[in-house]
Amino acid sequence: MEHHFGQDTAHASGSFDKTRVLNVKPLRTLVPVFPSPSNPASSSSPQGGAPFVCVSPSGPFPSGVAPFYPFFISPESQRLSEQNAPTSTGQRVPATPISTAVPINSFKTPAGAANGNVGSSRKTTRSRGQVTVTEEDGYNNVEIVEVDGDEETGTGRSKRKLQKKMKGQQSGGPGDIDPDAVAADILKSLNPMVFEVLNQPDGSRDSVAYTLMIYEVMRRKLGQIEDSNRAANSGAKRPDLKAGAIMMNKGIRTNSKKHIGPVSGVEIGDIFFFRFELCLVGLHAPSMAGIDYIGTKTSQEEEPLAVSIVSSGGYEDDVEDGDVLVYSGQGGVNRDKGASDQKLERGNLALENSYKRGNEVRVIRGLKDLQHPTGKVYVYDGLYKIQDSWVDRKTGFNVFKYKLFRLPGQPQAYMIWKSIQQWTDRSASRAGVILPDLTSGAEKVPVCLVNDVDTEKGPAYFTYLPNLKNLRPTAPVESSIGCSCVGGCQPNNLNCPCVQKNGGFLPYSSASLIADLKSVIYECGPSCQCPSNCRNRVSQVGLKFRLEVFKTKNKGWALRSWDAIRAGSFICEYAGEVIDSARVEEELGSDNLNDYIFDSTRIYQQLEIFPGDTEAPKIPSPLYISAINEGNVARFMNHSCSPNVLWRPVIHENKNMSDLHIAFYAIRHIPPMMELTYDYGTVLPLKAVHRKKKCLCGSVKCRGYFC
DNA sequence: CCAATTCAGGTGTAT
DNA sequence: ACACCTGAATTGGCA
Repeated sequence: MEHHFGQDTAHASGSFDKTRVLNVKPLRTLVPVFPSPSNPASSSSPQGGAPFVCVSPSGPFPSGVAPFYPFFISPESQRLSEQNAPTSTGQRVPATPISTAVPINSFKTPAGAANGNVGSSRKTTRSRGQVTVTEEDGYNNVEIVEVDGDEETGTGRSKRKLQKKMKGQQSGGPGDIDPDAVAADILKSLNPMVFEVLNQPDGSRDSVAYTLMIYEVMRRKLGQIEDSNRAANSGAKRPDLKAGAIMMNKGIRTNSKKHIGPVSGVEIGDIFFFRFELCLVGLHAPSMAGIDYIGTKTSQEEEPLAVSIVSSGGYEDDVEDGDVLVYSGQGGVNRDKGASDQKLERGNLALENSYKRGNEVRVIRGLKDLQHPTGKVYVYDGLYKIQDSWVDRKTGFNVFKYKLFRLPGQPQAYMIWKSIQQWTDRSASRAGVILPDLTSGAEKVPVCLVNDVDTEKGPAYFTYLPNLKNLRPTAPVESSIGCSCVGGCQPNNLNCPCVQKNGGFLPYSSASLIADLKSVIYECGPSCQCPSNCRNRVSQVGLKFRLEVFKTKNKGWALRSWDAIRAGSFICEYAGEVIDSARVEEELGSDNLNDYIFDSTRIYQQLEIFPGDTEAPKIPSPLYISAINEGNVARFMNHSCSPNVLWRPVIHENKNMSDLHIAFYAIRHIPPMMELTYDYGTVLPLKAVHRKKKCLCGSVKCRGYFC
């Protein structure tokens, strides 16, 4: 039985019966039909008509793929809101200390044992607070950190030492690359404006964003070099730590002065993927420890005070409950000697003091990263206060416990993650769902269509097309052959032609993140022998994030993701029909303005922190794509003057064709449910056919319009 | 008083 | 399994 969605769901505007849509059979069993251009139903679909046309499956339901339609619950039953908090609120947390509790003061370390002279009010000023790279005319003399590989110390602990070194002075051998020189090169390529921003005493949204972007670029570049076995001194085993150390030593960080309360430039809901990121933006200084506090030496206080905690879920009975958190103290674990009692000192003492004073504590929640099961996501969940503290003896040793509650009135952060989890496991439903998968199974993951702001029941009609459709005759570009990496291209295989085309490196990390934001990407293609799961085919494997198309209050339909997106992740390509420039003029000039044209020849200001990157990437030939009739999720991405997504040209190895695609990548970490936007660029000179549109991106850097 | 050293504290990735 | 890096506390050197 076929379902013609359009006919089934045609209703008078405003009286759309969602349940009829939702009662339809699982949409993953449907495939889109591609109507011929002469199909009158498609070209003259009425305003209240169906958004999509679907037919029944031509094949069996894919086995092994769990049906994914967690939204088949009547929309009115529940809404995402504060009152949707888990029903288990507080239940696992004893309101009073458990029976084995012992008065906490009896554990306090004797005064004077841990803290020396508390009278000292002097502040140690370190020379690390300033960015030093801008000094000394143009970075020729950059301070480099040398790690002194002192093997004689049995502890294996290396000593740090500062040492001046000329750029490019030393290299281990042919092909070797010095991580420090790479870092210096990255810093050199930065817009000097960045250092001005970073040198401000207080952080800002920009200083945080720049710090994280520089860290990310450095970390990925160092990882790429490490990956290719070309790192001199075989260091940089942990690119995250190496990049972090370089940033710290160069003073490329913000909010380096510890304080209680919000951190300027860091917003509730911001996400991080490495502990060092928390450190560099001033959210949580220790690179490992879970409790950050202001010590007695660095403040006028007589006792240490807590500023932030990271709840990593590492301690077993931290409860995970929206607004309440039970946090375990630190210590009590000895490398050589197993468990022991925790002591009321350092972080534990700081939390105890913050409890007594009623101070705010920043909370960062660590969660499993679903995309990268080995890694973690850290969600800044805002300010909490400590409500209770006690000592737990369940394990036979004293463990300090702190019960914290989230201050009311803060934007949702961790709760969003919990809600998405509930939609996923279907323990809660979603309001305003129109279609659980608007791609009708054309993508590997469903793309939800949702409107929880008004009664519009979907965007204007189009046909879902997952890939680029290029019907133009293609001229052969410079002759090239594909690779023969049968097991997939390896980063250390310099003989691989695909590695060579990318400048000697694979463009993607092992986590499929783009390593370098500044270049054209050469992926493997039809003329390569490597398998489809090759690391160099990232943009060809389709969507991996659970995206959704949603209605905004004032910008029409838009795109966002249920999953957190790491900076550098491939999001989607711009699918549609390749057209020529004459057709572009035609479409723009017609009464039916085509708002869905991608134009690679526009002027793009994509990454302000890299000044060499202000122009459109070098492309073999201009590319125009129209997605007005056929397209994928990319057609729903709105313009922003402060975008979180950018595009790169991606060339698939295909010896007889110029197989050019446009792929979108995350510029920064994007929390779930945040709108995805890219810069549409500008057309110069502006011709009559170009109609200016008022920009609604709301950014402080808004240019005012786009077209 | 300032500099150098020690120590606590897990994390991220590979095997 | 393994290699890590920061910041507070502590110790050492010097006035």
